[in-house]
Amino acid sequence: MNFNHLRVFYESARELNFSRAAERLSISQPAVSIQIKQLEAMLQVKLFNKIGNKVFLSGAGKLLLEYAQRIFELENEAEKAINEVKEIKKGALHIGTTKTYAHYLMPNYISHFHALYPGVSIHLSEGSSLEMIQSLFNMQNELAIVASTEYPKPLQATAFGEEEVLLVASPDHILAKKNSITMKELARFPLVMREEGSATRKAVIDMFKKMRLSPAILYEASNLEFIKELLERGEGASFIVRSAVEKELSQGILKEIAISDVSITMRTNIVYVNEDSLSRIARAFIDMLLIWQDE
Amino acid sequence: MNFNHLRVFYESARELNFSRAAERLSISQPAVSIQIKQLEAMLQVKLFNKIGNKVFLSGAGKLLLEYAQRIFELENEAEKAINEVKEIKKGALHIGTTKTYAHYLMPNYISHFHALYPGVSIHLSEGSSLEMIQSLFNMQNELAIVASTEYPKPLQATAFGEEEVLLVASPDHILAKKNSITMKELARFPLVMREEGSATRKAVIDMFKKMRLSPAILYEASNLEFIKELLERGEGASFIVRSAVEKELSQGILKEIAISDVSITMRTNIVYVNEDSLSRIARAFIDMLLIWQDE
DNA sequence: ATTATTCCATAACTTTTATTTATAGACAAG
DNA sequence: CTTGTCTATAAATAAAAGTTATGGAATAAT
Repeated sequence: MNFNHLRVFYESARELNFSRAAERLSISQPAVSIQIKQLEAMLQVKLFNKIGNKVFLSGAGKLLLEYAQRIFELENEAEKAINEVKEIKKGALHIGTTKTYAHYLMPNYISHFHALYPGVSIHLSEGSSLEMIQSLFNMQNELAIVASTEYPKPLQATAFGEEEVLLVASPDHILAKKNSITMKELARFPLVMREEGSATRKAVIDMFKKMRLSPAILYEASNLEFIKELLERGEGASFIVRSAVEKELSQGILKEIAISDVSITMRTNIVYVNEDSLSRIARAFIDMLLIWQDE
Repeated sequence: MNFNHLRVFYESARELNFSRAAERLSISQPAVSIQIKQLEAMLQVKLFNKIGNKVFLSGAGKLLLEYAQRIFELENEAEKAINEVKEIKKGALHIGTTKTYAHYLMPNYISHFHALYPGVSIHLSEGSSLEMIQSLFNMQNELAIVASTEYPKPLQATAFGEEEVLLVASPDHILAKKNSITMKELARFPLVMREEGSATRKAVIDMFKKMRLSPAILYEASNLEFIKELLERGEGASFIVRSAVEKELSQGILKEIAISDVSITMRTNIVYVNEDSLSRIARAFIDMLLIWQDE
């Protein structure tokens, strides 16, 4: 069926007057006559009966009108729904992050975003940086928030905010007694380290390398909670991004040990396939991140 | 929204491959690309994301696909429904008749028609010949089955079958003793007559007039059942169409009195506004009447 | 790794479809 | 019986959809 014909039929059937239907459609009356004649020819059914000057719907016409009504209702609904997506009143955003970000960084951002766009549901998935990058390619996620700084070729990334990586330990730990410490001194103290592949670990090791040092490793663990548990018991010191230990610092459970000669930071990157193909929601999320990083 | 665009989008979204969508639509691939580009421009939303060689639906695209699905389902349903009307598998026929026909003539025809087209519902309305003719103009009825022989100008009519108008009386009535009677003799016997406006009355009176006679009237009544009641009690004789007294004749409650010099008949007419605007159902009904009249 | 193949985008051109203007004819109402 | 209101038709025009040809990017195959 030709929906152009159907739309002309629909208005004509509602008005039962071709001239007025033409006005509503902003076309000329002969256009209406022709379109309806064509539709009747296509369907091989008379849709209107004309008696004298008046137009009536035939049985088939009445039937078709019901369907036309439902079809154009759906059309309106669809346009409304699309507009809501455009205005970010509705929709979904799939973000992939690493564990640390998911736990300590994202909650704030997400609740802030939710306040701005209450109709949008955010789906957060966790995994390694590599997995999250992969998830961009198969469209499972639209954004990946990771710390690594190099990505496969077609990907694009935006840096937002800088995370301090703090040296922390129990207030009872020997290091906590010192006012500050140099990297060289630190190299003598065994550290608790994140697992291989962790961005934090990479940042720390890189910094040691840069100073032509190498750290002593007490334990290696992938679970951040577990590491904090160890530290609280006085078992060594570790580098952790500030946002992940903010609570423990303010509670006095852990203490920051100032490093006098360097400061380790990590850039957070929001990665996506292509700037141009970002949804409005994703764009809004990125915008929010960029504005919020300064606060 | 442009439904041409939507149809192209629909196939593309199902295939997630523009070239295959083009095949399904029997158009070239560039046509698909262009149509989708236009739709995206109209809606101001990206519907597809392209990553390398692969095509994915965007959030808005997924949303639109759902609506498109429902719209094209409705389209199919509509076409199916229209076809059922075309094949007279479904539909309604509104017929207007006079009381006598409705009671004695139509039941047979209608049950026969129903056997042929079980999906069609027949709506029978009763009224005077004039009212039924009126009902054609305001489209309340599509067909009128009446006996009158002249109609307002745009109407068309088909005669079908001929109804004998019989002189009947109780077997105990004086006239019933005679083997036959002439009109001239009959003019002396007071008759029970149908009301003014009745087609039967008109046929009888016309016949008397033609013979330069005028009948004696005993009673006048509009209700045929009432007239038969009177006759059965021996109160006079009356002219009644055969089909309306067939039962009483076979039961011997009433008796036909042969008229030797004339026979009164009434043509039944099926009247409609215009041959060309008749629905297939109405046409089928007329066809059935014309075939059935010979049996 | 180089080649072949798949797939979408773009441009210029053609065909098809929709629409317009002009006009006529049928009714209906004053 | 004339005037205004409708729809139908024809010829011409405008708009939309579609085509062919071609390029480039990405994947798959040799």
